[in-house]
Amino acid sequence: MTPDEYVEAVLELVERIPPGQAMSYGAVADALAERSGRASARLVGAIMSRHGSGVPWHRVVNASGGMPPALAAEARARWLAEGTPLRQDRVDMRAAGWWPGEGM
DNA sequence: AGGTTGACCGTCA
DNA sequence: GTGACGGCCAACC
Repeated sequence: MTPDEYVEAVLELVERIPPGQAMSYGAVADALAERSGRASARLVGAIMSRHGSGVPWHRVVNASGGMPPALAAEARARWLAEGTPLRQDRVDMRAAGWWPGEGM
């Protein structure tokens, strides 16, 4: 799998996350590891930073259920808009956590 | 070629 | 709950 294909795979997966649910960067990396052979949360973060503008990036959060300060306000507004389970301005991953294969 | 940086994560204190 | 550390891997000096 080439780097470009990996980017595509990440964006595809993010687009499949249902509204009101979320995955962590690590979960995305983990889910793709099966067919990409590599897993790096940091790499997924870098990809989202560079190519994430066209996908529902607010459905990908860090392991704590939050986002860096620069994006926290925008992300919170979107979570509220689609009814994502929150807990103190962080996504409640216990309730909102999603994995490819569910809901299909 | 080597050093830093970053939308990250698990572990240990 | 917080903070330090090491591992991670591509992008960018």
